[in-house]
Amino acid sequence: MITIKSIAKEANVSEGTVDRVLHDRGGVSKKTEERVKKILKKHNFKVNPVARALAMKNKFNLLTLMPNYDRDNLFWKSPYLGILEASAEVKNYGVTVINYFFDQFDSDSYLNQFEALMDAKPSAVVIVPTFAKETKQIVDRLEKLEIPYLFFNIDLEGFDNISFIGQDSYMGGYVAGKLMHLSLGDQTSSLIVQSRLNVNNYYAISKRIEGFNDYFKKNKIKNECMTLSIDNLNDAAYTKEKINSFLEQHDSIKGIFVPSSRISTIVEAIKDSSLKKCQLIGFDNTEQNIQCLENDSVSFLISQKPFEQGYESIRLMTDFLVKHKKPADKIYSPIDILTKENARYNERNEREFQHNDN
Amino acid sequence: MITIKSIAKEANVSEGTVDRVLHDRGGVSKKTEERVKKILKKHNFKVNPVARALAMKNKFNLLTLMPNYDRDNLFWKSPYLGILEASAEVKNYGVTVINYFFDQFDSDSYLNQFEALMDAKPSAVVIVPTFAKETKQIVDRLEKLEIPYLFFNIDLEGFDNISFIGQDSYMGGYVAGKLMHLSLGDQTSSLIVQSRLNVNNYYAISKRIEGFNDYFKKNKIKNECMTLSIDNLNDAAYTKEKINSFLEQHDSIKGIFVPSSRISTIVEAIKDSSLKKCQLIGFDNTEQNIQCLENDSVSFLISQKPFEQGYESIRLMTDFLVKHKKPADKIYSPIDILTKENARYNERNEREFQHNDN
DNA sequence: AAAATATTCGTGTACGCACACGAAAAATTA
DNA sequence: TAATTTTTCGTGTGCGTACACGAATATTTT
Repeated sequence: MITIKSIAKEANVSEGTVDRVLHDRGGVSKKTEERVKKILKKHNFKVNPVARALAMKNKFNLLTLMPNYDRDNLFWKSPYLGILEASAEVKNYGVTVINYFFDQFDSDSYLNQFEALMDAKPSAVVIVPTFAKETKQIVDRLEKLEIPYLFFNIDLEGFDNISFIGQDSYMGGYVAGKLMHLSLGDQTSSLIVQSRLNVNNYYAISKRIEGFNDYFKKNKIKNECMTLSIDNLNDAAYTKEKINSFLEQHDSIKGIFVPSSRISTIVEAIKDSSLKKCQLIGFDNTEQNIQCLENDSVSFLISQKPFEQGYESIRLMTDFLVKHKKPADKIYSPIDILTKENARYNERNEREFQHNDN
Repeated sequence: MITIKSIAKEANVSEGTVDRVLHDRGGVSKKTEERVKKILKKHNFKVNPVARALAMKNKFNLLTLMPNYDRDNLFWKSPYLGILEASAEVKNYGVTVINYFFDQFDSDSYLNQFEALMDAKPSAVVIVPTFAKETKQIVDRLEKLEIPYLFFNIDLEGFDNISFIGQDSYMGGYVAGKLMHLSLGDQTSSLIVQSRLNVNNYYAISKRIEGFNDYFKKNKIKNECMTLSIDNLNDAAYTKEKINSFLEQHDSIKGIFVPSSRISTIVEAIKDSSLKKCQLIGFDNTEQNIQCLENDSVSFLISQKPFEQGYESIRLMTDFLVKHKKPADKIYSPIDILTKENARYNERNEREFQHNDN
């Protein structure tokens, strides 16, 4: 095994000197620096991250900024669990992870939580950049302090983030279109149900809709497609009234596409008779959504491995901090097609381990 | 942070003593052992695996026994890449991984490679238990030496393996049935194409067929289903002749189900006219198979994340060796539904990293 | 040329754990 | 009670790296 010590011996210098050239600490003459570097390259030396982690002990403060989850919006639970799992693993690498949560419908809480986060002196930050304009402010401050940051789940363009981890929204919608076509056959009509409150991650939602429509366009399939916007999905009575009256007026509708994670809310609102008549397709494997699959009210869900998104965000940022590995610019999550049958096999929210110590 | 040292101080003993009770090394009086254990539990002490790895340096020999891959059988490349990736990660934990490959059609090579493996004195073994009877012999010897072993991809029952990682074959076939139904509608007929040479992992194949048929039975859908067995899929001319003449004789066939990873072979054999008429569904995301998706000759592939299977096998066994974590008895892989559109998003054969060191 | 400063580099300690060696304490024997 | 054996436990070193401290060497100033 090639170690700093062995390199030092070969170069006729001390371990300290090798360390200095390895980390560009300066204080080494050109001549010896060259010599050491050559030997380093010759042996393709890589520092042992285990030893490094032990020696550096708790030097990194990895902070996250993401939406909280509640009964109505369970989606963000999965990435959080992924983050927790990864946190435990990277702890021994001297990386401490602390999570900051904001209300995904309130940009002020986004900024407030960011302030709290900055007070904690982050070494690196993982963000769900829910609000475009506010993210610009945030990022400016991070860049001024040279704090690396990574986006996950929402893909804002034009920033200097280390990487993005999440789904290709356009293609997600495109696949949804294909499934709708498959379920309904040629020549039919479907409805897209949106929430007006989704101004925040509007980018992803609109990309999905674009992909959905493009599937029919590109494959030259006739699909009369309507759109219904609902102001507040959390108001059950209102939603119910709105959607059912729409469906009654448009009897030809055979498919309903919900480009957000809220399809279970829609299912609860729709009358049974309409529900039986329609094929529903939505996004994300929240518990409620999966139950809709299982009781046959929803035909397909498109999922994106949210647990893995959280998990990988932490792992990648840790690798960046500890091993100086820069991940790819964009890492796309799978576009998983979930049905009643395969849904339960798709997601594992936690690795099921039994501890044997004691 | 709670360390062995802090535990030792609290218990008024030396670090060595704490180490002794931690690892049941003996040589500690009942009284002090109790005392130390109580303090250990009180703080929920867990050894720092990083420090442990550093101190133990290269103590574990993790050996794998799996089929090799070639041009005709590319399936086993993915798990191998997963194993390679994991190997690099666990190296610094003092785990050395060495792979032994056998010919999946030759049980003798299975046993021979196992002998070679045993000569290398394994600390633990990861096996693709391709041959049932021979695996019994192998396992007997492993158990005698108390060497832990883990199965992946093929789920042989009745053994004392640490865990199994792979797909639920029955449910994979079941989902294939559903997709076939979706593609063909009610009242149709389909063909199952098997290879006679698949005696080895016959178990998985037959389970898939069972699931496929059960989908139609359980949902009371009429599907006239025929079966065609082909002796040697590697003989292209023979396969061509056999399958095309069968299709001509049975003009009603609209769907073809290939419960192995060889659907691309079938595609090459079938005449274009028949190909256009039929919906094909197969298994596994080999490069050839994905190309068949992309040129529209295959409608769906069912995939099982083979890369992750290999990767996780090594990670889990490493956790077992290093951290004494015992994984769940069975860890089922996802049943991924691949189409032309989402296939390329599904699998990442390697984490795309750019090394920044030097 | 001596003194002062700047540059270059070696040494030592810590990180948390595993394990070998041998010392102290307890139990046994003479 | 002294000598011997056995049990119990403390000390020290190494794993590979990071980093602080200060020593040796080279360079500049007077």
